Amino acid sequence: MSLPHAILTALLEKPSSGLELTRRFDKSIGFFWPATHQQIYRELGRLEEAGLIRELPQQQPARGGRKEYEVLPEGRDALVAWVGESQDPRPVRDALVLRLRAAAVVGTAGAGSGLGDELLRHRELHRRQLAEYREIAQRDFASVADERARLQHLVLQAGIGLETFWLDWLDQALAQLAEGDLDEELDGDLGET
Amino acid sequence: MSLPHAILTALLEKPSSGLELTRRFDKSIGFFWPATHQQIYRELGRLEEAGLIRELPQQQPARGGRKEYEVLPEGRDALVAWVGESQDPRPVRDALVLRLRAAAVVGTAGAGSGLGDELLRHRELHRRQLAEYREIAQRDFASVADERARLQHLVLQAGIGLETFWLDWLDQALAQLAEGDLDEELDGDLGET
DNA sequence: ATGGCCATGTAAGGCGTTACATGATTGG
DNA sequence: CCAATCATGTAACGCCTTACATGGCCAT
Repeated sequence: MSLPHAILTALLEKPSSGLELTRRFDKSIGFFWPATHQQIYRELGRLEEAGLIRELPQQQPARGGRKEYEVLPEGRDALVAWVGESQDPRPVRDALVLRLRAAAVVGTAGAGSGLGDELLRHRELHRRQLAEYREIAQRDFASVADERARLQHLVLQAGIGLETFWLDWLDQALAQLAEGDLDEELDGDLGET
Repeated sequence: MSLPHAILTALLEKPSSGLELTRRFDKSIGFFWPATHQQIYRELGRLEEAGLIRELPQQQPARGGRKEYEVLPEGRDALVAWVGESQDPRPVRDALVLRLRAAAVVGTAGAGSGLGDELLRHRELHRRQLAEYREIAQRDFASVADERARLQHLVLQAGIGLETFWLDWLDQALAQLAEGDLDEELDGDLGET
């Protein structure tokens, strides 16, 4: 049950409408708990139902169906409690690593070239994400001050560390595949087609 | 759709029954795609239905309801195709990082001590997992030979890299929290209770 | 007025999680 | 015989994903 608390966190920083939340998720909280607008609307409904948030009395001339929500004291309490809870980490599930594991069994010959392209493509994706994180870090946390900023910086460090790890690992993997291809060529010369 | 392919991979290495697969998952393929026995039975049924695997004619005197499965050529083809597919990485979802993000908003005072314990607990979990990975690496891949072993080693390296990252990050986080506590005490002296 | 966008929402399906159910085998 | 364990399976629920639906607003 992390999504409702992610939403509470975002709403505490700034009361927002559903779509606004969706957009804000895309560039901060969503880095570690992404959510689509459908998920967010659903959770907003549940949170309101549960009495943790409420719809803000419309200040602007209620144009559109736009609804802004704010966190109630009960919601803040629930969030504080959740932060202190004990929760096991979710198990890792990574399809790319799994595919390499499968390639260890079926070989990299058949669709192996496709695998190489995949590794390159993923490296590019991680490169971009890392660049985005670094940009944010430099823009918002160049000089670290209060606890709030330090904790947010720490979150960003997690992203930077993760992306850096994947980049390194993908380079290892690409090197490995290249070696494999050499072996394959030798095998080929000896008869495997 | 990674689980069926994870199962195909495991079955290619060695035809097995459902529970046997579950146990083998726990110490290799499951590191990057864990599955419970319920998931595995469900998928075995589907894979058989789809004609990708088949039940082995029982060699041992059919004691118990034990059923062993093996991969059919169609299953192997499907796995090879999947290895070469293009798939975007799954988005990261990490509740612990999210909780630190929430703590940045509600502060670490209330349930903050609980958070510190959580960080220590998670560090211990990651330390153990890393130790397990390293043990396997030393036992099975001390000297690297063929492509199969090199790829499996690469998968293990992903696990080692990930766990190492988390350990480093958790140390950063713990240091950060400690700093925060100091600040808090100062604040306390100045009046915040 | 119409096409495009903003904003909220409904519906269906898949996977993962947890709890429970069933039958066979083995050990005391 | 009974309990524990092995092995397979059913059921229910929740979250996430994707596609689609609705209605208001705005610019051409």
